[in-house]
Amino acid sequence: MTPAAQLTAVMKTLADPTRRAVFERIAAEGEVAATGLVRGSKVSQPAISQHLRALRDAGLVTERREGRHIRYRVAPGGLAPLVDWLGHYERFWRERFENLEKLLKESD
Amino acid sequence: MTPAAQLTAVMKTLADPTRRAVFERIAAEGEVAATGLVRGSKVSQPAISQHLRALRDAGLVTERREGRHIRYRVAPGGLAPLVDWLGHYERFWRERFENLEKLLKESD
DNA sequence: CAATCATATAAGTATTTACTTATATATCGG
DNA sequence: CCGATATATAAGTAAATACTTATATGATTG
Repeated sequence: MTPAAQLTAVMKTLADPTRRAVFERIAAEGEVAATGLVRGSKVSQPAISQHLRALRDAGLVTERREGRHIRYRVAPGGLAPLVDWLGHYERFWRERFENLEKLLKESD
Repeated sequence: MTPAAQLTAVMKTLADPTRRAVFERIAAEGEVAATGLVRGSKVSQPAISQHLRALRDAGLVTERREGRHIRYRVAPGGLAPLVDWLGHYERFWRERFENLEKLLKESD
């Protein structure tokens, strides 16, 4: 897959609010099984399963079977296409990013 | 519009390769009229016009009428929702970002 | 004003998408 | 092996999307 196609996949995958919420919960919890994600979600188990597949296909999460459960984690380089792309447009957000950096540091 | 909805709009808008290419050309050229974008594009003039509207609605570009032409620029804060969101997942790409930073500095 | 150039809108369409319910597969405990 | 639990797949569907052609609007020039 070409880098542009990778970026498209990542963006398309995260553009859906339901699926992005799944990603955010995985990130927040570190590692979580599909069951955990189904609970506290508005959509059905198959819907979650489909979203997880999409996230995996986009390289955004990894899975690890543990008994009956499959535990999901954020994939290390998954956001890289997005970060790299934004890097090219640094001049449009550099200032904002520096403010953000400061904020993050202050909240430590 | 809620911040999450803004982010969704930005992601959805940039997820389409054709539309993202339009954004990238505007960014590259600094300021460019719709005509210029139609030339060198695979799609029709109405398609470009629709993409420009989407980009404007997402807050990603601004327009400025100049005679018959409408010139487009990248909007200053347009990428902010994306940058801010990525900020929350800093730990997943911080290392990569530092490499990128170094690369960008070296290419100066 | 008439002709022309730049852009937008209308209307239609094929494709994609995000969901649903129903069912299949896989793993475990007794 | 059986029943229960965890996840995936199948099939169908309503809505969204990215395009097209045709036409309208807006601005400039002769």
